[in-house]
Amino acid sequence: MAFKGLLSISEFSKLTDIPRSKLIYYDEIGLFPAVERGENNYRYYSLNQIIIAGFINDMASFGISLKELLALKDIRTPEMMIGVLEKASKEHREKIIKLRETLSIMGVMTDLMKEGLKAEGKDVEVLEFEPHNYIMGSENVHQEASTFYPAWLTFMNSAQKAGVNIKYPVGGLFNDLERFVANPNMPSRFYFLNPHGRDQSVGGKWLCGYVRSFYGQAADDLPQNMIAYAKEHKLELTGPVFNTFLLDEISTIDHDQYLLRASIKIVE
Amino acid sequence: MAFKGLLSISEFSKLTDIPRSKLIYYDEIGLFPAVERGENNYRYYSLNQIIIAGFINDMASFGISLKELLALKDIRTPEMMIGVLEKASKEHREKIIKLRETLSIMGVMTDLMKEGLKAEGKDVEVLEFEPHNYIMGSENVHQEASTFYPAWLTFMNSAQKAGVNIKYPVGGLFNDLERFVANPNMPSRFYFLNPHGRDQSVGGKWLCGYVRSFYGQAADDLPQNMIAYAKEHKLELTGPVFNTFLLDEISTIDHDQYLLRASIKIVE
DNA sequence: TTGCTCCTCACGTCACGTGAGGTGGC
DNA sequence: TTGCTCCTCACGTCACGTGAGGTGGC
Repeated sequence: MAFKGLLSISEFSKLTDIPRSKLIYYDEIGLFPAVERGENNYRYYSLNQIIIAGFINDMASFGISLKELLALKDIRTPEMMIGVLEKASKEHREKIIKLRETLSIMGVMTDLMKEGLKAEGKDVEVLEFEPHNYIMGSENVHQEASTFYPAWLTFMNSAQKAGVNIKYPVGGLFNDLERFVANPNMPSRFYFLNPHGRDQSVGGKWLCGYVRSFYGQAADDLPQNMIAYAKEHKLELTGPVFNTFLLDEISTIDHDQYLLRASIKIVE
Repeated sequence: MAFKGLLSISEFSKLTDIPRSKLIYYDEIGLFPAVERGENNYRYYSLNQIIIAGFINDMASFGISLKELLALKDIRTPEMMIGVLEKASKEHREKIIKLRETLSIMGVMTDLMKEGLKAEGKDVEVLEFEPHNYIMGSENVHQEASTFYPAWLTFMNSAQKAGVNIKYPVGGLFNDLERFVANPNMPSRFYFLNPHGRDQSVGGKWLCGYVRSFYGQAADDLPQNMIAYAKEHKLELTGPVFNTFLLDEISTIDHDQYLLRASIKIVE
């Protein structure tokens, strides 16, 4: 008997990188049957099955249910398959966008943590920053502590309604220095640390103060420490003030050990 | 009681776009517990849980097991999390590359099908082609029918060994016109229709002949038909000759109705 | 009382993975 | 005979989804 280009299940499994058990399962449910059974009931696959096996495996691994793929099996026409492939392509492109977004979020988180590690043990220091992008919320935090959480919720809700990705870290912004000094726990508004946002902070020298605390509970002497440092080093400060958590629930278990950084622009 | 920024499970579910049942499950296995239980045993989530919920959900949806995520829960430190995020980022980038490859394969398939639909009912015609890229196998198909499948298998095996993606459609190339005329089923070598390949065909006018057949079973009068057409229209032909299946198992159920196109460069 | 949201089991399911026990040719 | 690859059940499992039956405040 001449070699007809048939492969055993293990050979086919190795060539396509699809587990044997998966091939058996796909055969059982009729989604992708072996092209032939030997006298010993062995499964045999043909070389031209490689492409379709790869296709099915890829579609399944990217979330298309086997039921949907099974439905395709009996009604394959070029016209239908063009439609299917174009739909799948669209979903693939959306998935790439989602992956890129998550990559971007992870990048922001990693940067914050690295800055957090560098800042550990420090009190107040001057840092050189590149301009950063943000998505700003509208001004909505008032001066009483009781409005902090409702304002945050409003911020999150309206962001979601606007179709904004709310999985980026959130910070608080004080419109001016006075507000920060008056109460370092009550920012004027919230913002997302989203590098694709349109709002931008200026680059240059910033005065940074650190404190370990839970949300909305910055140590009240942080502004005084920063202002004292500025006086001592003859720095002129100007608002706005950014509050950012460098270490938060992502990287720290103990709530009270979150690391907050307040940063104020130095007039140069 | 002041509003402490706590949300019911349904509110939290809507805000984060994570199904309620998923939140309950993550709570049960201890992966992502509600921050508080009410007197009525209701689950309450805090606003700052949104980011970590998004993080866990994204990681899970991109294939990281809940067991791994659970292991992270109790040993979170900035240093560890930076490592975790950088590993996840690497995996995300690899996934993007895989998605792009599959997109590329689907694009090739769609193009072939569209050309197949256009060609339907046609016999021989002249087409204008852009240059195309391929990954060529080495010359390994001999003149006896019995060597066709072993040669194909060798081609696939060595491609896989070389780390080439073998899920792209495969075609056959005849080094020269004589070889195609002598036996249109026995190409000199195989190739992948991989648009990232380094081998390139020239653009310009090509003579295309079509026939419905199974692999390696082109109707034997295809070369004669094409040569007759060339004579009639005073076209000078030159090798190589490309055999491509425009419609195959991806789009057609009946094996004998696969649509093969042979294309030969016209000297201009 | 009616509606609404929440709760806890219990069970189902989807897409496999993992043996256990047996066959069949060199 | 030993090794090797293959087979078919049967059962396990992972990550949920889906009711069923019940609670508790306006």
